[in-house]
Amino acid sequence: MALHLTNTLTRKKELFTPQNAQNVTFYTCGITPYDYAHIGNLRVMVVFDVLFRLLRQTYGESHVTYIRNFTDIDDKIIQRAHEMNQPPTDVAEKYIKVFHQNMQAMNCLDPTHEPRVSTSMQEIVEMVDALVASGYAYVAASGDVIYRTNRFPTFGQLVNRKLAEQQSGARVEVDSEKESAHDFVLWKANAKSATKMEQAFIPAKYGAKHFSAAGRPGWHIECSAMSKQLAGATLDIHAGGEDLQFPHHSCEIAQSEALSHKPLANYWLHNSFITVGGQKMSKSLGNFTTIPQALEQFPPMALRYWLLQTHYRKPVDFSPDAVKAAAKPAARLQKAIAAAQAMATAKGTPTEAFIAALNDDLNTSKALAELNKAAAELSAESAAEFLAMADVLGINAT
RNA sequence: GGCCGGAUGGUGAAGUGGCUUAACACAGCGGUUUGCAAAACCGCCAUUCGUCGGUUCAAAUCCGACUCCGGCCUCCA
Repeated sequence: MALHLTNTLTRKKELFTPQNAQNVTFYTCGITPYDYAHIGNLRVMVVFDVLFRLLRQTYGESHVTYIRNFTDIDDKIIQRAHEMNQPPTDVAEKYIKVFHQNMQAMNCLDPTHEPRVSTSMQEIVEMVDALVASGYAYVAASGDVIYRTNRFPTFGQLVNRKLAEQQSGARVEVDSEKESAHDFVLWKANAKSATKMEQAFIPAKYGAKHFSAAGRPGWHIECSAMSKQLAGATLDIHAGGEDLQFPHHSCEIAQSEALSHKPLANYWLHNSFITVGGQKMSKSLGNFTTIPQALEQFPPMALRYWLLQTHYRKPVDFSPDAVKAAAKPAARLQKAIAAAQAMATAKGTPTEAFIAALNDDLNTSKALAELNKAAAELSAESAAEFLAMADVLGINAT
C-alpha cells in the first residue's frame, strides 16, 4: 500500500501524491522560542520526524525538503526580553540553542531548512505590502495592518466553520480597530504595543509602499512568507498541532491563497494533544512539562517510544508512570539495535508489513509492534532490515 | 450556540465487515537460568470492544438514537 494520509481539508484518508516526486515539500510549524518548549511541542517534532524519515525512505534522502521555522520575533519573546533585561534576539537564541540540543538528544533529524522571522523579514514585508495593495488588507489608524477576512469568502474552510455562527470574542476580546471581528493582524505597529520592541522593523527599509509604521509581523504571516520563499506557492504537506487549525493555519491559507490563487498545501496534517489527567497540556493552564525537564527524568528513547505508541491523531495522556512503562521496551530495542549493528554487513530495507503500517496514515503503533517482533526474532540474516526499520522510527542504540 | 474528535483487559494501545475468542507493550502470575537477587528467556493473562436498537449468513468494525469525556470558535503544538 502506498502512503495514505488523513487530510484535514477533506477529513478523509487520501492517497498521497506529491507534485514532484523528485522534491517532496513538507512544512511543520515550529516553536516560538520565548521559553523552554514543552512536551506537546515534542510530540509534533517526533511524529513529523517519523514522517520525514518515511518520506526519505520512500522518495530518497535527497528528494524531500523539510521546512520547520522558528518564530523568533513575537510579543512573548519581547515580553520575556523585558523580564530578563536582554535583547529579544538573545532570548530567542538561548531557547533555540536548547531546542536544538533537545532535538539531537531525541534523535530528530535536522530539517532541510529552519527559517526564522528575523531573517525572512524581506519576504514578510513584501507579502504584507502585496496584501494591502490588492485590497486583502487595510492599514488601521494605529499603523497596524489587518487582514480583511470578508475579502476571502472561504476563510475558515479548513475547520469547516461558518463565521456567522461563531461566538466572536469567546476567549479573546475583539479589537475595535477591526472591520470585522474575524480580521487578524498582519503587521503590528509599535505605537500600540504594551511593551515596545527594542528592534522595530521599518517597512520602508524593505521596500514597502503601502504601510509604514515601525513594528513587527503578526503571528501568522511568517509561515506564509517562509513556505513561499522556500517551497513555492504550494506545499505537498503542511503539518502542525491540532490547535493550529484555527486560527493559525486558517490565516496562513487566507494570506497565501489571496495572492497566489493556488492551494497553500495539498495535504494538511494535524496531530492531537498531550493531555494531563484528560486535560490539554498547555502553557496557559500551567500543567506542562518542558522538554529539558522530560529529558532529565526519562531516557530520550523512552519518550520517543511512549509518543509513538499512540497514533498521532489520538490524544496521549502524560504521566511519569506511562513514560516509565515505555522505558523497558525502548531499552530492549536499543540493545537489539546494538547487537544488530555488530551483525549487519550491508544496508537493508524495512519489511513490507512495517512500511505498510506507516503508509497507513503513519500507524506508528503498528510499526512499533512489527519492530518488537523483529527484535525478538533477530538474526544475522534479518539484522540489516531490522536496523532499517528502527531507523525509520528514529530509534537509535544510544 | 456552531464545528471537530474520542470511549477496546488491571494499564497504554492496534484493529474500520469473516485471517482478530482482539496485534504489540506495561503491570501481575507461573517457570527456566542464577549462590541469592537483578537481568535475560519461555508460558499464562479481554469469548469481549461506552449504552440501547437496527442491517447482515457474519459487526469492536456499517446505520440510528443515547450517555459520558476532550478539543476549537483569534495566547497555545
